[in-house]
Amino acid sequence: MVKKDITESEIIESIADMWRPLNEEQRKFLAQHFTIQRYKKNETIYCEGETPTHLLCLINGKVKVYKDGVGGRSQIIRVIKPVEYFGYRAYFAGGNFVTAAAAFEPSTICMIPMDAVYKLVQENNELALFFIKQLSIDLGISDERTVNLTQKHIRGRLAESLLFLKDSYGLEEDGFTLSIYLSREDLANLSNMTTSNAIRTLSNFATEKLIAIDGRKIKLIDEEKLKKISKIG
Amino acid sequence: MVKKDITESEIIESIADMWRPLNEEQRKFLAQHFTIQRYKKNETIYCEGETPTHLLCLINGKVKVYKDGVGGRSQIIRVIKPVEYFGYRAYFAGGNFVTAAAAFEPSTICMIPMDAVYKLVQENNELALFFIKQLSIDLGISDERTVNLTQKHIRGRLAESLLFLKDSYGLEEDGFTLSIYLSREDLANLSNMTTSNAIRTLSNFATEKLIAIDGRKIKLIDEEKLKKISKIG
DNA sequence: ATAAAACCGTGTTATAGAGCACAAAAATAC
DNA sequence: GTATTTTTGTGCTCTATAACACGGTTTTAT
Repeated sequence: MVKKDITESEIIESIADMWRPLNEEQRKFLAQHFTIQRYKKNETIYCEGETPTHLLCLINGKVKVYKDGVGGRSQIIRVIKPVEYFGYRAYFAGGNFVTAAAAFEPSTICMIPMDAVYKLVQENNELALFFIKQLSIDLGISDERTVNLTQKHIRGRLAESLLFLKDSYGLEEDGFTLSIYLSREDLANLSNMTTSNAIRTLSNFATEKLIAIDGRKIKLIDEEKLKKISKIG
Repeated sequence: MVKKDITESEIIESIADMWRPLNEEQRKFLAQHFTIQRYKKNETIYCEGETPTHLLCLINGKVKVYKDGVGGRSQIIRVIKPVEYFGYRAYFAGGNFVTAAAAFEPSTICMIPMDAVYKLVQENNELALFFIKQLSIDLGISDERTVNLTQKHIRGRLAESLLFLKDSYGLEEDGFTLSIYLSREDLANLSNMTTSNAIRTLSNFATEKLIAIDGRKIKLIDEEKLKKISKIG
């Protein structure tokens, strides 16, 4: 069911697909420069304050980008799915990471030195536009998120997170179960609330038959209602 | 004291300065395509949901980018000072505005059709990198802001806003007074709190001699203490 | 297999900050 | 110059949600 191992050629294929803008020479250049790194569940990929050196591409697995705030509370900023790029923003901004990243699940990451990427961006406009588009999308999401997290109430925020997880990682074959199994704490950190409130609100949702919970497995039953709750806040 | 009128040539100069990457031909192209628009105090520049058509460059004045959330509450996302570009994110992301923009003060804005900009970005890599850098910086700020607004307490958020305004618009000649005069409501919308709490917290700061208030004039007296309050939340 | 640690669930309490209501002052309109 | 609207300031109440405590359960380590 789950692919146990990814061959080198499959990786190159994924990347080649993403790097469609590149010409033959540039692809070769890239193929010579990337390395593969595997991360265990919960393993940290990079930390806040570190200097970015590589463009990261999630080949396989699930990753969270988060930020530790005041009083040990952590906020999940975004989540990464295969095959998405991350870890490059800080480099382009000319600073260090303001976020940290860790693996939700065992993950395989392709790493490309940022200088190599920068060189390619300089000579390939389509690639530059790829980054412009991606950054623009992420910035829009971030702006939306700021308002949602600050203004919506707990139920709205949790409903939003559940829908967000569905959009990000999809559902299992049954068409209902979220295909990511998060701890209550991660769910809380995604929704800007305490763990207890995540637990409570989640069971409320279950009582109201909006979802069904079985440990970390969450089935979305009444998605329309969840959308409504998310919308009105 | 305040420049009453800006000549056409001054505008072209400002823009030429920002568009350093461009060659002679490209500058000419640009000079043929821009238009100037003036906005009154509090006038809306663009609205959420509208389709972006122009790159906007604030020549003169002060602008807020904000988002209306649930229950009529508004959140100021970022502020623009001369000579900064804005209004282009949504175009690059391929969607409509998710924010709105309005003038804090009478403002002069240079508008360049996005198709013209896109064309230039396609043929000029340095320009593309300019946008990549700007978007990367803004995304970093937005991520920081998300956590600050959600996790810090009122005093921390307000202190942060005051420092943020100083960084954005600077101080007057006395070296203390913020050179932007905001309503308490705007201050509240910047800091994610109600107007009453902005008023209250502001007078607390004044009582504690961290600031001095005279109507909308705010003098930063003990900046170090403000920084500390902002940091610890 | 057993111990230790991490996670889940629930009840209880405490409080930061929202949500009024209302008066005074200032800005704007007429 | 007077009227009207907007902004500022203050006091009071109420509630959403954090904070804490504790017992049961599951996972992980040895």
